[in-house]
Amino acid sequence: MNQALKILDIFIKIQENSDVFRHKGEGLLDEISLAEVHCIDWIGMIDHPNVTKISEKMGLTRGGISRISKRLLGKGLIESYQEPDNNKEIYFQLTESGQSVYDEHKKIHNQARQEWLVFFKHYSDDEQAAILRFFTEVGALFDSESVAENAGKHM
Amino acid sequence: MNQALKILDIFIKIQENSDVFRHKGEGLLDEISLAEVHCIDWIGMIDHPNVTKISEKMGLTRGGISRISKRLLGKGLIESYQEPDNNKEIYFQLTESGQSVYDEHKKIHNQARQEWLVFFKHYSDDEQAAILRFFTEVGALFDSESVAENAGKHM
DNA sequence: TCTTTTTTGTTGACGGTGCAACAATAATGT
DNA sequence: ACATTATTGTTGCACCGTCAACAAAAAAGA
Repeated sequence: MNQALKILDIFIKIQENSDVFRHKGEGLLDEISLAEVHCIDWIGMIDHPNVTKISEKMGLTRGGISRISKRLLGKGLIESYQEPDNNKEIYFQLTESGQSVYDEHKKIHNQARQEWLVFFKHYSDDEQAAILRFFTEVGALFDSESVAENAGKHM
Repeated sequence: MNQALKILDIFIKIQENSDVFRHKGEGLLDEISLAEVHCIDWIGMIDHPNVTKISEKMGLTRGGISRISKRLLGKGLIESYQEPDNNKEIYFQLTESGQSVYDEHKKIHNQARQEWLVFFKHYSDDEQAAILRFFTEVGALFDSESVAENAGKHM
């Protein structure tokens, strides 16, 4: 995997959870919130997705996912099912319309990825290496949460 | 102004408005939300701050600032005043306790700035140049909002 | 001056999320 | 088998911010 792709992965991850870089104009997928689309995305990707797993992936509380999934159920984008030997865990799967949203989101996602890739291609290998180093190190800092608690407090 | 400082300014601006890089643990300044601290900060910096000016600076709606300022008034951190020849615009100023919050926030802010500066010092001039170029160009893209509406949609 | 337009700040309804308590169920220990 | 503990999903409460409608005031136009 080359540098540009690595940067891309990190950068898109940031973009997905960032206020600053959040899309401003609304897309074709109206009537559906960003959180809902992300939730659909994870439901499409996780094996036997339930509230707990989704909440871990999305970094939200179980309560939050519980509410989002209820909305998605109401909109007919997902449906729930259970395994015969387990009466506690409730899994989700995409309905046909949910799958459409999933596909469209993926399409847009890949398109954006392509555009960013073109953007990064304008940087030399050395420049890419520097940016990658930066993202990697900053990411590590925030993963360990030491900076978040020391330097990043109430900034 | 050297490269490291320029990167710092951009990066701190990103950090201030980012979910990903938001502080997780709470600080000494409890009882006050992040938005409230930022609002106090702007009230301390703007000349004749009113709801509209603050909302423009903070990138929130007037309604949002209206509510935040009401909370701050309730907490006794700011107070409002008007000019004799203008009955429409309502300005704010920090109370003594509001000024304390402002000062403490600035202190923490500068401290974080120092720590980030140390962090950036570990990068060579060339690396800093690459990172700076990156931030500058990405910033320009999102300022023009073309990418935000094309590439960044529902990512 | 009088009318129209713009600006300003507020508010109700709403969406989104965290927290914490909760009941139901499953897993574990003995 | 039984009791204890842990996990799962839901919900009431609270907070935060947006949106859109609104009234009051100021600015602009004539």
